[in-house]
Amino acid sequence: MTAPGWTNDMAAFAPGSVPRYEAVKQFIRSRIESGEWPANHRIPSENDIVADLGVSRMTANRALRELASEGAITRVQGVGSFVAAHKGSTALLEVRNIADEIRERGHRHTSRLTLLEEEPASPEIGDALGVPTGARVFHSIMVHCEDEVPIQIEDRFVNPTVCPSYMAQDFSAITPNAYLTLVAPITRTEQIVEAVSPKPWECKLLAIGRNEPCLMIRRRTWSETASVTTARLLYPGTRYRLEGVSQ
Amino acid sequence: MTAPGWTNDMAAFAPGSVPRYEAVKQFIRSRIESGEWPANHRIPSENDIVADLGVSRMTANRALRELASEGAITRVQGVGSFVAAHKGSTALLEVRNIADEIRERGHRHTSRLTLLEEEPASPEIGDALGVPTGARVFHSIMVHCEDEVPIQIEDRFVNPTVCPSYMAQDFSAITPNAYLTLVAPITRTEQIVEAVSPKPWECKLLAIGRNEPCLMIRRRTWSETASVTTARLLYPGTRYRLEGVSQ
DNA sequence: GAGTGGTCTAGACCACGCA
DNA sequence: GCGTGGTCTAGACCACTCG
Repeated sequence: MTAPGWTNDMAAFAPGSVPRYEAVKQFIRSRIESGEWPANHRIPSENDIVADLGVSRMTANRALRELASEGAITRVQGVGSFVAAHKGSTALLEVRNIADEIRERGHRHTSRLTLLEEEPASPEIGDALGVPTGARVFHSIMVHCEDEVPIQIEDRFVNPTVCPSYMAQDFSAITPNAYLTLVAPITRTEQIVEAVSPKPWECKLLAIGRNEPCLMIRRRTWSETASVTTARLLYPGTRYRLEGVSQ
Repeated sequence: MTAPGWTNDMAAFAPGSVPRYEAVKQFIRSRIESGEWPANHRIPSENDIVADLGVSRMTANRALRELASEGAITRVQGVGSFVAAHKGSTALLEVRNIADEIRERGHRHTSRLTLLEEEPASPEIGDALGVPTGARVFHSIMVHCEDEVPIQIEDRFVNPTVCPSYMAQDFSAITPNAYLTLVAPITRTEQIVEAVSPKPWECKLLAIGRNEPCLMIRRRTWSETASVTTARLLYPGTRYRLEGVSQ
């Protein structure tokens, strides 16, 4: 279903140093990146590739399947394969567990529990946790330090239905994050990152000035269909940043 | 190389509704998640799976290969496959192209070019672009608006070796990001997200107050081995946030 | 019914790490 | 030399879409 002569350079597909499925992937990627095959353009079928590039169908299939899982193309059974509309230009940032992150930098992680209580859910919190307004929920506030310097305020609400044992934990031994992950494996995470001005009580806990900008991550996590916890993580802008590499 | 009897339930691996490679993946995943196979535990080899689960080696290979690409296991040629140490607890944030993002919200994207010139690289910029200090580099500053409201300052330096035609573009028609992606396909992106206080000239361009915190993304991108561009993207904290869902 | 992708097999050759 | 993963093939059956 492709115009004849869509390739006239097949040398790279002979057995050699680079795997043949990889050569096929590169061949298709280069057509997409050069603009020769624009978004939604139909890609040669597996059988076209078999015939034109001289590889087996399993090899063609692997190349297309991997391109699809990478988001470069979309495939529809019975129809064909097409250049994905979305394009690249998206990159990913990894958001990690604060305690692991500090330890991996070779520093010491300590934390201080500022509040641990059971309280009625506000409308916002009830909504975030999927419980009625006024229902009892657990609330903890901690400060995490890297080599004794405050680096994060963790203001967290927990759904007691999912984790009834939350209040009984020793959070100097295990972080709320780690404990909740043990009790209810995370299946979904929603995160929002913003720059905000800290409130006076937050400045005090973080030992920063009134006008110092902070990074705020609001995180909600689910286990299966149940909402487990919602947290506000506040970092001083001068002491913390998110880093990420995509390849 | 596995203790005999590591499975006594093979019914699920007969041809059926769920693909056999998927059944094999689930089988292994469940052993890992239950803790039966802890971190670094050796996983049955492809040949073990062929013998014990009654699938072909290609099917066993696909199951293990996909588990490896998902990060659940690690594989070493000539040695074996092992449960990955890493574990979950990391989540991802997607950082998108500003123009696409605005358009997908159904709003109008406009931009204004504030500066476009060739200048000698400072030590920092030279380092970021992989060119000597003092070498000529391209420098552009733009303001991106969503429905006429300023939402991002894009302060960008470009390596002229990789993209010599940069200065000749009409950036009201194509964003620098989109143009650079066309000219030099991105193979690597490094990003750093911080909360910062804006400088006076930035407040003016964004039409915000002096003490309003801003989200700053510093982004460097590579094409193959060449550093293409480095950019500072500055967003008013009240008008922009990064959102992401991981599943 | 023809074309598409989705899966699966049996067998093969190779590069690698280790004893 | 043996077991490991890495790749590749030729051929097969299936489910799906569309004319």
